[in-house]
Amino acid sequence: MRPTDIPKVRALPMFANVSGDTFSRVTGSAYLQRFPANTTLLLEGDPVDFLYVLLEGQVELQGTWKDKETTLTILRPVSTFILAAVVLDADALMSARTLDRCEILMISGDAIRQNMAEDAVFAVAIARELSGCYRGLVRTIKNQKLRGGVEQHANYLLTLRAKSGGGDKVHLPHEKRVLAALLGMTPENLSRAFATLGGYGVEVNGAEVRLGKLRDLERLARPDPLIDNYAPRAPLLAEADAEVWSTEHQRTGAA
Amino acid sequence: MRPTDIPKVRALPMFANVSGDTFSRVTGSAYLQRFPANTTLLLEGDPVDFLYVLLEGQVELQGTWKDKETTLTILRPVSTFILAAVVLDADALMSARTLDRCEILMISGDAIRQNMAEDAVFAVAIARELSGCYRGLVRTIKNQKLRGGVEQHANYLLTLRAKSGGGDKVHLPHEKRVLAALLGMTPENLSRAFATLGGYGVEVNGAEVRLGKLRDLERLARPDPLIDNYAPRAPLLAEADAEVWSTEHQRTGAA
DNA sequence: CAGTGTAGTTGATGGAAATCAAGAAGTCCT
DNA sequence: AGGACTTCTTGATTTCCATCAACTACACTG
Repeated sequence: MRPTDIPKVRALPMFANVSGDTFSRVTGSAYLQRFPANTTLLLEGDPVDFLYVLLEGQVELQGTWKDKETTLTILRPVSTFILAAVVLDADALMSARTLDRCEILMISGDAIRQNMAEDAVFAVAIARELSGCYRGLVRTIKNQKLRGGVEQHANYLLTLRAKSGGGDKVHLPHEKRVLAALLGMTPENLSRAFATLGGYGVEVNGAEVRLGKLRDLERLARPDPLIDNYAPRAPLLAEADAEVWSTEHQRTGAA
Repeated sequence: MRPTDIPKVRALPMFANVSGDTFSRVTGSAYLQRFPANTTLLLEGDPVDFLYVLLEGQVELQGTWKDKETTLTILRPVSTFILAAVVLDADALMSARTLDRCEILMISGDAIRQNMAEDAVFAVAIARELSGCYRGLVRTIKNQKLRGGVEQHANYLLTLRAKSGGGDKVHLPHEKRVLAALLGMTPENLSRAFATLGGYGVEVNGAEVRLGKLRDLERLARPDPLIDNYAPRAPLLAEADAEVWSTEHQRTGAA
């Protein structure tokens, strides 16, 4: 199957309203690649030649400094990443690593930049995508700086609930140690955070979590539309807005 | 003087390579406005009708949650802000407040969006600007999550030095309490951080700081091009990349 | 000039989270 | 089934930072 034939690619917000011509030119030289788990796709500081589109699996974006490491976000399909670096033809500020086996479409950065210059519709779509990514990061920073660990975690669970349609059961999409990294805490403290939330009706059983006293949990978490993105199907905390696009997929972008 | 006649506006990266026609259409209905100090220009959650261009004074972008407040960045001329919200025609995620008396150019959001759709060159320039803003936030998050208070502060001083051309004296551009907020700490702890840095040759005298033992300070700070933006004249930590634009001004953007 | 207010510093204390250490439960392998 | 490995949890300790409180220096004001 050629990349241009993959419907989820065509359905990406960055191709919304874009002509078939431009779409083919952009994706014409793209190729689909499979990666095993724990593969580094891109190291921070590397030049970026491709826009990555995650079609299957999970990818972690991380930054390091002085042998410390932090997880910026975890992507799930369908998401694009390192768009900003592609647009500027700059070096990556974050590393990208597969968590699972992944299926990834790689689109030539040159093709992106060239077609932006020639097609205003496409350029606008990219600008909107970037705006969403930017706002996702603003949310992340507010979440980080304004909330304590337990509050962040409570909001994470509520966001997860909202995205899965709103029952009282929620399924954790990552291992707990990965989740801890995502929330910016140690696995130990995530464990303790779960324990604390027990007092608010949260019952954990492996990856299955029941939110027993929603009201109590919400009073603790105080979810805020200007921090938490309850928009339809956006994958995670650090994700792009889905405010504008009501199309059918998840979104992201980075570096 | 009409907005279109202000050279610093025309020199903004978002107008680089843009035709005079588009430039006039975008800025034609813009107007210049003066604000006193401590004026809230925009409250988080508000719809955003204008792109703001800061020509004089300082503006703080902040976020709040549950009567806590955090400073996301402090802007200095010439900077644009809330570009992302304008592009998406969305509500602001941060509040904007003047710190000084300010002179601000307000450009119609509609005009921006419409001209993006009609002029690919302009749309590309906006996309590049957004990419720079995005990368600025990535840097901010890495700085936040990977470094402790003293390390952040040391790097702040070094960045300041680099931007002022590199002598051993540095002038703090903000009051210390504002600086503390910017670095995400309390004024008390900034004071203590300065005291600690005394051991690394840092001598403070009001707003004047001497970096006596650069080598020592650098060994502590470990500046990193993937976090700190030493690029020419970019104003502050949280600022956009200046990697691509070598034109003559400072850059920013937000929300 | 006294009087008020704000910025900045310094010290003492408390709380949140990282770290260190150990143990429990589960998975994969042969 | 046994053994090695990993994840997750729990407890004890340390580190970092916020908070509270007191005090200094300086500017502005009547």
